[in-house]
Amino acid sequence: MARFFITTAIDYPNSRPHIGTAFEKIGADAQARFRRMEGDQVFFLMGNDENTIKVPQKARELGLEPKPYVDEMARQFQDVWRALDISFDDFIQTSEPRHHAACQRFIQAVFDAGDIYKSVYKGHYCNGCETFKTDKEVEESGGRCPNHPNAPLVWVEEDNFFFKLSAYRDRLLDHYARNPDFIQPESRKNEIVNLVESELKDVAITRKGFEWGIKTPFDPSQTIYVWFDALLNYITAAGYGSDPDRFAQVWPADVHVIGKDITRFHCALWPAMLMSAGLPLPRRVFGHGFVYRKNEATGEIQKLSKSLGNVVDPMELIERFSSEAFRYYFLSQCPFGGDGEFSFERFAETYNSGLANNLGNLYSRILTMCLKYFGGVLDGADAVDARAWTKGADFPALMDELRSLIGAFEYSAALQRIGREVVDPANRYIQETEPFKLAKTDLAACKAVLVNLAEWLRVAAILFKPFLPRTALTFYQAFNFEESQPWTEVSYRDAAAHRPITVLRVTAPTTGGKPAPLFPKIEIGIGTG
RNA sequence: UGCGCCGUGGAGCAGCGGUUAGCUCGCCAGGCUCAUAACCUGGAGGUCGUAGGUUCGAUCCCUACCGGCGCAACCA
Repeated sequence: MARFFITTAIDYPNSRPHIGTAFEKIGADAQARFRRMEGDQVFFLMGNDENTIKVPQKARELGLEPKPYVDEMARQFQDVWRALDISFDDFIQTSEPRHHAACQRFIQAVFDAGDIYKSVYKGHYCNGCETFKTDKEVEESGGRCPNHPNAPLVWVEEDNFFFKLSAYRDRLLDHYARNPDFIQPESRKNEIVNLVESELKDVAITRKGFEWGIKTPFDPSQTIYVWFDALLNYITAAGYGSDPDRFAQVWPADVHVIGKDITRFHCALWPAMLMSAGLPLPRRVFGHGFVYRKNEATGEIQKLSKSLGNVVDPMELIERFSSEAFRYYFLSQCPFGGDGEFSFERFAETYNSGLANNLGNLYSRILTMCLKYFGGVLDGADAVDARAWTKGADFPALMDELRSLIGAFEYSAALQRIGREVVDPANRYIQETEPFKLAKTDLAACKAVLVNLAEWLRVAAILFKPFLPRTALTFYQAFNFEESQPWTEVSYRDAAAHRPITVLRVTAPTTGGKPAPLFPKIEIGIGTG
């Protein structure tokens, strides 16, 4: 059984998750679920990045100690991820002891390899924030601290430890050349290669005078800089420094799923760190695009930002619609490798056309006919050709195509393909065979059509399983399909091959003899603000 | 400034050397009634940002320009 280790970026806990962070988790989740279906032993890791100077600041504002604060935030993040059915196997907080201990061990290894030296860090220091400001921040704020415009910035020089990143230039370039799939999608690769070729500088990896964070083992007056420690979550959660056997089995990661803004850390700094410590490199880094917000009133496309006040809380969408609707929108409308946009209007349109009018309605018309004409029991089902609805389409080939699209994180393309090759043909099949007329003239023929439609539900259930786990399960449980194969065992292969059942029974929940609507329509206009 | 991305019918996207330039939404006309006023069929609507170039042939390759946007070492 193949192992598959997939990670997402760990998030800063100074604010709640928004639809952009959720986009990443959903994309990774679809991959993890798909790999499990295909038989891999999946380890799906997520977590929070807690060793930042903003944490004690924020905690103090709330009158809390840092640790209870980050624990509470970690709980809130996980609540959101669970509500979205993100199937993570582990959630690491970088304030946990397992992370601290392993981090120190790692930085010591890099130190022992001779890649860490002491030098002077110079920069604009704000006494209000108690931190250095980047040149960009200072420039954009007209020479002042953006948070404390009245406090003067001081030029401070401080002794810090530096990592010899520049020494890894050639080895990094060599690695990109030998592993063309290391950075994905392709468009991000050029950017990184260019960056590494031209301006790879050594980086300061410690800071002085912070209580919160991880102490540098060879100089306890210094704290490990957040980026150096954050990246290490991927190995500390895999057992580095605590469980060598497990680590050897789990590492390297098969793919790091991250945002396009931090590809440089994952494709340059991180591999160099691992090389220095003598550890294997991750196989793939996937830099997904961003979600932008379309301003409902002006039509402007904006970055999600607190200052613009256009962030959307995932919980708001989940509670008002459903987690399935949320997942469907982002997976089908936003190409994972590229950018996408969000507006309530488009959300409602996507929901109504894709979920209510197609999937939900189809489910409803199929079950209603089975109940109405046959009392929900289709006997002798194994005697009919249940694949007439496919019109002889090459399903094994379609499965290969879908497998390859999903493997490349091209979910929107995969869903479009499923829609066109599987969902649309079912509606057409009903129109062409007219089972509602056959019910009055030829019951045997009618039953044959319904057996086909039941088979359609089984196929659709399997194909949607990585994307819409709840809907998929509902489809599968609409009939007694578990008699031929347990839900936990289905794979894409099983969507291509029919599994006859002698007596098909409707097992879906009904009220008043009718199946409950899966996706009640949204009135366009409701909550579009 | 450096690097990168994008500009295709009203809106959102696909196509990346030869296709009647596809798809979704919207619009118009028919059909059907099992279904969540859903579903099916057909139609109107595009000189594929602009100007050159390469080629037997370009939406697709090259160059320049115009317009929009992203990243540039802690805003996902």
